[in-house]
Amino acid sequence: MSTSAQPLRRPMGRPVRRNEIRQQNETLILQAAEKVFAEAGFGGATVQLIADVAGLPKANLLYYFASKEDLYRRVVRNIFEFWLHAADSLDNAPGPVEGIGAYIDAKMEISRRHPDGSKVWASEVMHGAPVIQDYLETTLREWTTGRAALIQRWIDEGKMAAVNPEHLLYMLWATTQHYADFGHQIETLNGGQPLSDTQWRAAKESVKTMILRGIGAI
Amino acid sequence: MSTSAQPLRRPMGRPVRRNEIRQQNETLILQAAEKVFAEAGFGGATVQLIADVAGLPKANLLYYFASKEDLYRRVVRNIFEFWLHAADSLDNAPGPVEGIGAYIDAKMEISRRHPDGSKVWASEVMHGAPVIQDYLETTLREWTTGRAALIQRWIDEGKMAAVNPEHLLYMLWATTQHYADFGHQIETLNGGQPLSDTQWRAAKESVKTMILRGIGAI
DNA sequence: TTTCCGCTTGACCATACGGTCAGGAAACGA
DNA sequence: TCGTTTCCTGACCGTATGGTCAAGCGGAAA
Repeated sequence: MSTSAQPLRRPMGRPVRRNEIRQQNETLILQAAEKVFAEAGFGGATVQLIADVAGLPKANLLYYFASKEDLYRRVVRNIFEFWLHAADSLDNAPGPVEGIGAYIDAKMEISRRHPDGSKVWASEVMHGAPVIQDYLETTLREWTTGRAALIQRWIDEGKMAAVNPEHLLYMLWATTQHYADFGHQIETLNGGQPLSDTQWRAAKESVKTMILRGIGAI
Repeated sequence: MSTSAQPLRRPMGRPVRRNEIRQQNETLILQAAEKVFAEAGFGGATVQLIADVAGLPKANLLYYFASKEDLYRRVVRNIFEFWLHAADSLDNAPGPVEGIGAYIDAKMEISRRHPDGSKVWASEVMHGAPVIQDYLETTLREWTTGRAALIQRWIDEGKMAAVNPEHLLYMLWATTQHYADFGHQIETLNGGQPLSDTQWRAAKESVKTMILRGIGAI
């Protein structure tokens, strides 16, 4: 486990007003948990380590969250909501070039800024979605159906080639998330260095160009 | 953990010749381990469960493999070798349509037939490649450099558009492995049913068409 | 000042886990 | 047949983990 034990430490001047304490500690713990779950997986993570990263005693953490599983559940659901919101880029776009282009930009930015969340999500799904299954069957299914219909509309309007909308969505998810989930591999192949600003721009452009051309939109 | 405790059971008529016993039990254990590690991650997997799946007492498993970590190491390295071999499809191809087309076919077939291996690999890399780092830095780096050069050659020969070879490789890996690593999500979105033969064919064709068109090869 | 109630925490507990070991069974070579 | 090597396994052990608890702390409301 490479996570430094340096506590994240409470944001500067600590407001001690009762209401804020709960709010503040919960987000502190959730951040620490996301990091540790991403690095070690659910099974490999320990409550003690999460507490260390959050800079709190373990018993205090378990005062806010009833159990490790409860905490994990909260982390996963937060990520899910976050992603769903970030996906609005697809809507309200006149066509695939703008819509899918913006979606790729947004997803790549998330992979860059929140790789931990992406990893936790990937881990959850890979292990059969034990805690998020209901969301997959309801919210995600609706979301997917809606966007597939949108893509189909674009196809019918002659704005892009007749590709299978579902498989296009899978390709979008796969390609963009790869930069987070397999970031370590990419970093290693990049000479051990994280992608630079320039390289991230190039990555975004590569992905956008290949996919937009791949669906006959440019 | 959904893994049934039904032992994989020794392949029919047990040849009890000494030489074969070791060989046979080792592969039996490795298969069970791949399955359990894929479903639970390294941290979530237990030696006891692997032993149950293999249909052997825990102590017997630890007779063949010195430790859980040792067993995991063997599993990961096996997968790595397997994949590297399967990637020869790219070579000896006259151009991107044949080479990359065959590579996508091969990778999709692996995702379909060996999803567990893919998941273990993804998990390993996501957690920072603790046991396979040296291979990433040597074998994988060389492999990648070589194939990037091959792709560059095709570009220079005007057989495809001038895309960034590395990012093309990432897209190939991401898209094909997605069907294994996120198979559960895809299955859920498919009405809870695994992809049928027909659907797998459609998936392959979708991926091939989008990517080959995306790189200007068709 | 007193009371209340949410916050904090060190000490503690039961369990599950990875790993060991000693002794027996089974195959092999002579 | 006998000795040797490999295979097999129940019982056991130390440790780490998730979780509990009871006692204290400190704003805030009366």
